[in-house]
Amino acid sequence: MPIERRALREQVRDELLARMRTGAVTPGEGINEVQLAAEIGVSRTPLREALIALETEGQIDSESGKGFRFAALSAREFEELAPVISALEGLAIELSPVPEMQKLGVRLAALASDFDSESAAHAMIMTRDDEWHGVMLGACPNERLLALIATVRQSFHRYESLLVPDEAIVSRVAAEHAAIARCLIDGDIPGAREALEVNWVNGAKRILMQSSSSYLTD
Amino acid sequence: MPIERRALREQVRDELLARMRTGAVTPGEGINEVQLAAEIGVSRTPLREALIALETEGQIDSESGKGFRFAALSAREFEELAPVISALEGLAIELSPVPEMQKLGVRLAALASDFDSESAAHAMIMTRDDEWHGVMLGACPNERLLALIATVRQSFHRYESLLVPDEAIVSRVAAEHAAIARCLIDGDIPGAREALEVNWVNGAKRILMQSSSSYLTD
DNA sequence: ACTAGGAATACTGAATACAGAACCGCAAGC
DNA sequence: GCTTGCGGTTCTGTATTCAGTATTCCTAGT
Repeated sequence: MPIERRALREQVRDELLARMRTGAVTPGEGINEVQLAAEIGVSRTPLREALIALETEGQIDSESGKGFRFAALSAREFEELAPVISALEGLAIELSPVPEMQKLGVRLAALASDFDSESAAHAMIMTRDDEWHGVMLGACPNERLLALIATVRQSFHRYESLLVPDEAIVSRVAAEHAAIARCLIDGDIPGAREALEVNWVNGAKRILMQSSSSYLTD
Repeated sequence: MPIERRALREQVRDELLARMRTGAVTPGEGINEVQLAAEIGVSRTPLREALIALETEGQIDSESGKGFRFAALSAREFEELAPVISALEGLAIELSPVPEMQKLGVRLAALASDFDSESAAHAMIMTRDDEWHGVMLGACPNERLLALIATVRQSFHRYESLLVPDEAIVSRVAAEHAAIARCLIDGDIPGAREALEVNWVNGAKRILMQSSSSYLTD
């Protein structure tokens, strides 16, 4: 078996992302490097390297002389992210060969109905949604685009994880997924893109509506 | 005057980008940290921090145990970047209020004709093009999108800087800029988006065609 | 002569140590 | 009473040091 040998900073990065997603840290909170490093069980160096990586991804802010802080959640940014992901994933669809997409469409439809029948916990929703979009992007040959999508999606996920208040959304997401899958099967790329856009923008709106008094700043 | 106090890693990052753009380093070249740190005049730590930041931006690769290396230039990636930028900037236009864009359109048209009349050196082309796109994005309220565009543009610029072989392209770029500006003035957003896409994709193709035996790998 | 093995070297990755800047509190002066 | 200057403390930002690992070169054996 290929034993995993990843750089420490990568593991720290994942740990930080996990903490941000689970709400173990409060958005906007300042970071004490020695303390956090001790908690995680590494020294300051790999922690700082992970922080810097996350900073360039937009998940963490820093100010010279004041150190790092977990990025605050703003309704504004959340709304900004939706059209960006939508556009990027739409482009990914457009760049994918149509026959491939039609094949994938079948799998996507199946996944969408699975999704529907499931009484889903929060974590499960996220995992399923990830899986679904992962399949959808499977035929896109543009590596760079996929990398971009991954990072933007991660930012978006943080909001979802912390704000999504109930499971009522599942059926609706499933419906939207099904719609997209249907378009893809038919080879109707513009239709799929439109459905995708609706999916994302509606998703963001929905979440914002339902977000009870929370971490949101503006 | 507000005296500049930037983190050292930011300055190092800029220096590295400058070296990559001017061709002072060869793409794909491995990086000796102590040597490079000495050259730049800082210690290894801020250099590594800059390297990690650039790595998450996709400008530098790293492999555990083998250290960092300047990202290789591939025709494939270059072609991949064009539609991404095109989609992102197109989205930015769409998100900008139409009246604002019409106002900006006038300035853009003026800049485009300036561009045309100028016998431009390479550096000047880049600066002008940057300026032009900067103005075009001036009315977009989506901060996150703008940040994304900036990083992707930087990747693209590296290719342009190293591959653009002659100045014949100027007039053509100017023509395309003018076309976009015209659409914007008319409030014809779809037209502008299409012109933009043509601008980017043609730009990439053009550069690739003319790139004499160079750093490109695949 | 060519290959395999091992030692030496060089470089990365991580930890620690140090210097310097930014906040907090308190006291003194206006 | 409010402001302003000073001192201490805490934390960041940078340098230095250490350990672990990959690579290379040399030697010995087939």
